[in-house]
Order: sequence, then C-alpha cells, then structure tokens
Amino acid sequence: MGRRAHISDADLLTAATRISARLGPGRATVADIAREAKVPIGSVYHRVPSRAALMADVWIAAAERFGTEFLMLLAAADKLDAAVEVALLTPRFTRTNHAAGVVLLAHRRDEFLDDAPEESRTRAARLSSDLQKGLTEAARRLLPRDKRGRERLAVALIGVPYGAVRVFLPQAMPPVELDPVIAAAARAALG
Amino acid sequence: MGRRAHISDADLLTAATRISARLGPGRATVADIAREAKVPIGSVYHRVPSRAALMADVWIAAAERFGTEFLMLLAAADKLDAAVEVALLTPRFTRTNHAAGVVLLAHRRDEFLDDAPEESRTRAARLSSDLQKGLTEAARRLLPRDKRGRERLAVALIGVPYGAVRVFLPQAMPPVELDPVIAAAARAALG
DNA sequence: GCTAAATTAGAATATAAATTCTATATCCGC
DNA sequence: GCGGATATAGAATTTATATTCTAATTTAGC
Repeated sequence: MGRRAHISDADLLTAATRISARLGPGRATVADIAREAKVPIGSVYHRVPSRAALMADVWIAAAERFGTEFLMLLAAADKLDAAVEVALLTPRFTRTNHAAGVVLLAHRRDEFLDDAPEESRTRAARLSSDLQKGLTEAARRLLPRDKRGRERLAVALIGVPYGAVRVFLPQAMPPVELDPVIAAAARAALG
Repeated sequence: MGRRAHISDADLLTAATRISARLGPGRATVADIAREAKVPIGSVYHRVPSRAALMADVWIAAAERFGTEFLMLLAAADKLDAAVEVALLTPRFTRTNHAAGVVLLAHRRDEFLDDAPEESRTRAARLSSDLQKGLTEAARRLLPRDKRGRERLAVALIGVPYGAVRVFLPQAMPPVELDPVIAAAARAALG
C-alpha cells in the first residue's frame, strides 16, 4: 500500500474552500491552504496538479452542491408561489454552508476558473448550461406568456436573493428575518 | 514648467478603471494599464505611488460618483414610492458608466482596497460611513416602525438592484426591461 | 525484518509582475 | 538658446509565489 495520508482529498478541498472564501481565490496562496489543511506545501502537489486546478475544484464543488438542490426544487415547482420557495435556497444554503456560500456569492466564478485546466472548464461549463436549461424549462412552465421568461426567472430566483444576501456577506450571516423580504421581492419580480 | 504629459491623471484613472473592470483588480497588471493608457510603465509611477494606490483610486472614484447621486436621491425621497426610484439608479448608472458600474458591482470592494495605503482606506471608509448614515436617516424617515429599517432599506435599494444587474454584468448591459422588475421587487422588499 | 509504494517534508528553482533606476526628451521662463 | 523642471522610456532589480526536486518517513504485504 504505502504510507497513509494525514488528510483526505475532501479535507484539502475544505481547507481550500475556507481560505479562498476568506481571502478570495486570487489571494489564497498554496502556502495558506497547506497551512490551513496542516500538510506541507509539497503534499498539496501530490493531490492536485496545480493551484489553478484546486481553485477550479473549489468552485465546482460549491456550485454542484448548490446547483443540484436548486434544480431539484425548480423542477418541482408547479406554481409561481412554489417558485418563490426556490429563491429562499440561497439564504438557507448560505447559513448551512457559509464558506461554500461565500465562494459562490461573494466572489466571482471567473476568479476561480480563469486559469483552470480544460477538464475543469468543461465541468464548470456543464454546470452553467444545466442551470440555463433548468431555467428555460421552468420559464416555459411557469411564465409561458413572458417572452423574457427565463431572464425574469433568473433575476427573481437568483439575482434578487443573491443581492439581498450580499448585503450581509462575507462577514455576517444573512438573518432569518431576511427570508420573507426575499420571498416578497422575488414574488414581485415574477410579476 | 517642464515637459508636458501625454495623458492626464484622469486618463490614467480611466484606463485603470477599464482594465480592472475587464480583468478584475487582482489581474490588472501595471503593464496592462500602461498599455491601455499608452504610456510606459515608468510613467505610471510618476503619477501614482503604487499599483495598490491606483487600484484604490479606481474604486474610490467609482464609489464617489455613484454614492453622491445615490445619497442625493435618497435624501430627497419623502415617500416609499420615491425611494423605489433610488433603486433604479443602479441599472441606470451601469448603463451610463459601464466600467465604473462593473468596478462597483461585479468586483469586490476589498479586492481594490486590500493593499491600499492608509489615506485611501480612510477615504473609502468615509464613503462607506456616509452611505450608512444616509440609510439610517432615510430609514428613520421612511420606515419609522421598522426596527431593522436601515437593513431593509439597504436590501431593497442596494441589494435587490445589485443582484438583478449582476445577472447581466459584466459582459452584457442590463436591459431597460429590467427596470420595472427592479422597481417592483424593491417596492415589495420595502414591505 | 525487508521491500516497494505512497506520502510527508521542505529546500531549491522558476516565473511573473511590481518597483526602482538611469537616461533621454521636451517644455517654459529668462 | 540656456537651464531647471518634469515627463517619457524602458532596462535592471526585487519580491512574492507557484512549482519542482530530493530526501526522509511510514505502511502493507511478503
């Protein structure tokens, strides 16, 4: 077999997520991440081919977790009022997964993906296109009259909660009192 | 007197604003900015003491332009419906000043200020505190019953339009059809 | 207990970009 | 038209980090 690792790959990803949430992906150095994970710098390069690949993994892991839930809820929404519930995923996810929430909401996707290897880019592109598809389909169902239905849905279910939560991130947690405000705003944005 | 400069300080700031809007402040190199401004690298250092100070200036200039208008409108708002108009400043400002809008909305304040010299930090802190003061005062006037009035106002007039516009930035322009959606959402968020 | 595999460990090297330095050009008032 | 002031110009240096390299450990199976 060989020597067993101090930490798992998941632990490294968690450390990288925490550090890049705190400092932003551009300022998260490999040394910072290694320190947070309590492994030497060299060990990091046994797990991942490059800092850029690790950063991409951080974003992809966070986006996958959020996206899966989002699309599940969205697909199940049969009425506009049910769609409004989807908008509440953003503050809820952020409370449960603060670091991943900060990665997705307080930083930019491109900061994580700019130097990413091709494979990571492909996975990230797939996530984005899945989201677009989900929105398009939901718009056809929920806003059949609206020519710009998908855009409206994106603004109401992603943009509005995103902006509301951003008022508090990255330092603070979005308070629970925010949720009804988001719901009301999203509902109004849906027309 | 001495040799006259090829470009003005304002031109340099404009170039820095454009480049950092496009690449993000972390990836905007002095060489990139010098090229955009059509001056040699060395000349940049005749104008500003450091890259960090220039980046701080970029953010401060954008925030000052936006903040002044925002606070003026907010101070003049005497009813909730007038406050809703304030929320529309964000998409309008972004259309008129795309680069400055992207600086303020698609990047993070801290990315511009992290390494800033003390003087820039102080100016930036003043801008933030002016905004807080304006919001507090407006909350007292417009939402006297609401214990979290300032927070609510921040979410409705900053967070909501910010999130809505972010759906389109940095590549696209927020379409004019977005404005009524923002107005409706902001109005709803105000309760 | 020995050996090969897998990992820790961190020093050495490479790289990219900020900053500084040295020279050169232009301008204005005299 | 001369001299100090100010800017251009870009090469040289420094600095901060990513990446690579060489050893030294630890483990499982023989």
